[in-house]
Amino acid sequence: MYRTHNCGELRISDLGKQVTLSGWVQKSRDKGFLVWVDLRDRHGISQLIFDEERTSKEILKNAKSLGREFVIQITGEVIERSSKNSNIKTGEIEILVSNLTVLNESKVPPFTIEENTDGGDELRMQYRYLDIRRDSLKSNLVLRHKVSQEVRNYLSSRDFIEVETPYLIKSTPEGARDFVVPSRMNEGEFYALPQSPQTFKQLLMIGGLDKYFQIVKCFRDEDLRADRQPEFTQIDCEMSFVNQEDILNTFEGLTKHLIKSIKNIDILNFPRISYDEAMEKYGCDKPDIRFGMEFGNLNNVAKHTDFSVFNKSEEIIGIAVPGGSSFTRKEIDKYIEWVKRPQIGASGMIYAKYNEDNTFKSSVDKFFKQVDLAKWGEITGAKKGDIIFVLSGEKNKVRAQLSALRLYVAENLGLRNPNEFAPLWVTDFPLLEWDEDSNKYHAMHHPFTSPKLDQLELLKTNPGEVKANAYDLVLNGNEIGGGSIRIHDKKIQALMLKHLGFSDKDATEQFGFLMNAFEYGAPPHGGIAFGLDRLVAILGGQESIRDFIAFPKNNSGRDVMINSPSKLDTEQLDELNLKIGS
RNA sequence: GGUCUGGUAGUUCAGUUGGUUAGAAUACCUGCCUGUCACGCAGGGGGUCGCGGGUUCGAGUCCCGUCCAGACCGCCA
Repeated sequence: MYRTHNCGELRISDLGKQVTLSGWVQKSRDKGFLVWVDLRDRHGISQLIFDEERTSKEILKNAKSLGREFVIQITGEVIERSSKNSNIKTGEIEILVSNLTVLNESKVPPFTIEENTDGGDELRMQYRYLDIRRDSLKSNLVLRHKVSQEVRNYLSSRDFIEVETPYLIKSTPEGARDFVVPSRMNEGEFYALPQSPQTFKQLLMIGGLDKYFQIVKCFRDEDLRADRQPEFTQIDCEMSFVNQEDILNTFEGLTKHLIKSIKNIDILNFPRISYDEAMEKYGCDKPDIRFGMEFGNLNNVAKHTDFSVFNKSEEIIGIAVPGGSSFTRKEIDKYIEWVKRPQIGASGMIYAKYNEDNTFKSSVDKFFKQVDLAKWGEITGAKKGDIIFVLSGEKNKVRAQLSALRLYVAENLGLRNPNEFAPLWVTDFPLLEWDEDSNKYHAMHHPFTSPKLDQLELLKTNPGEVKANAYDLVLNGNEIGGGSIRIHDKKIQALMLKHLGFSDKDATEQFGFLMNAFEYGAPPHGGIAFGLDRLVAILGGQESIRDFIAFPKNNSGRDVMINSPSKLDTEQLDELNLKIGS
């Protein structure tokens, strides 16, 4: 038997017990006459003691030669420490070792297995198995497990059933790039890995399964970000005989349940705002509403002077930054420089301080009177002591720029509290989006999303204005879920594909299986998919998902530990009938 | 595809205007230490300054190229 207890469970109440423990040597402290070894496993640390009086010479000698990360097994007696450590749960006891076995030695690890390790990202990726021994990564994976478990419990108890759908499926031109897999048995043909189980879950609804979910890997061959990996996990859900309201209520319930069960926080406020409202108030479709700084539109109050920058702008928007009137010139300049970076792309920024003495001081005092600036204050909701930051220009660009600035300022002011959770629904997304590059509409959500049924006529005349029964779940400024009511009528689906530029032939070839299924009694249905990685990261108080995935890819999509992707040898290539171009 | 930041000891980093033998902390090794728990003390080993080229009497430092890493833009139905 390797162990009678784990390294985190022994307490003062266990005094006198003979125990066997196994684990890793965290660290040893050799005082000459006695040696302490911190023994670690997943559950915690127990201190082992070896000394000249009570331990045999041979065991003491062996204890002194233990290195970091050696795997050892010991047997000994639980005794009370003469000097206790209240910082750890096992801090009142130690184990007087009578038997020591080295199960496996270890090379000196390339970084320390400690809370604040000295290892950088790349090194930790390369030795991911060592990184996982660290508390922070380990607890992230435990958190992920808990979230998955709560999702399964919640949905199962509400009559959802988990069904697996295939990974080897069919490539489609819509959406992200596919990862493809060559088929050996079907020469010259390829599978694609699913970007989402979308069509399969719809077919499950047509199959009468009624309520489905799946915690499932999805694959997209696009560039990575801190919150984007080429393979990621979705909580994929679909329901039959529901309208949008039913779905929002169901998954609002799930979200509240998760935040309650994981963080013990009750969500009392779960707003729903339309896409148009989100764009107007926050300039983006995934607003962080943990703090204010809502947009104030200054078009009507800032165009009457000789200030030409504003006069020729399509849109003039301001935000009130709390406490900002005390910003120094240098600090303000820093923000101006920030919005002028190419990534943001503003050509400049106007500001107006709302001083404690009720006066305004702006960078455009030459053009605007106090009474004008007071209107800015009113519209942006500025209070005394705030500063108003104003950007102007082309509408969509200004919104994007100010939205980025809003987050940046909030971050700097510490308003993005990772222990606060502010979910909301953003609804009524546009059905279609005009794509300049390909000169055609593409689906904002996906091609199976139902337009608002009262706008079907508009779809023929003015497709860009049609709204969809589509919704996103946003948490702390991150899109963590998105879904829609689906089309379940062949004619509407055909019309939709037509608007997306599919010929009848292409539509049949690529989505014929789904359209045929619609002809055999497809029920009204809809659903949602959550990004599990992002959800877990946010619940863990972070925005990067990498440390919530056991074995993630790096920035260029590589796994530096197993060194993939890698080349195939010619035999494999021949068998697959593939040739590598020059 | 693009913008920005970085690459110096096992590791995390510092390194001034281009100028003596490239430093610190930590890790590692040796010795000492009667209650440690970020143990302490003394000593020691450890460097192709990412790589290639250039400027210069002289390059970790300046220039060009390249590779790698990270953040972001494009992209991500």
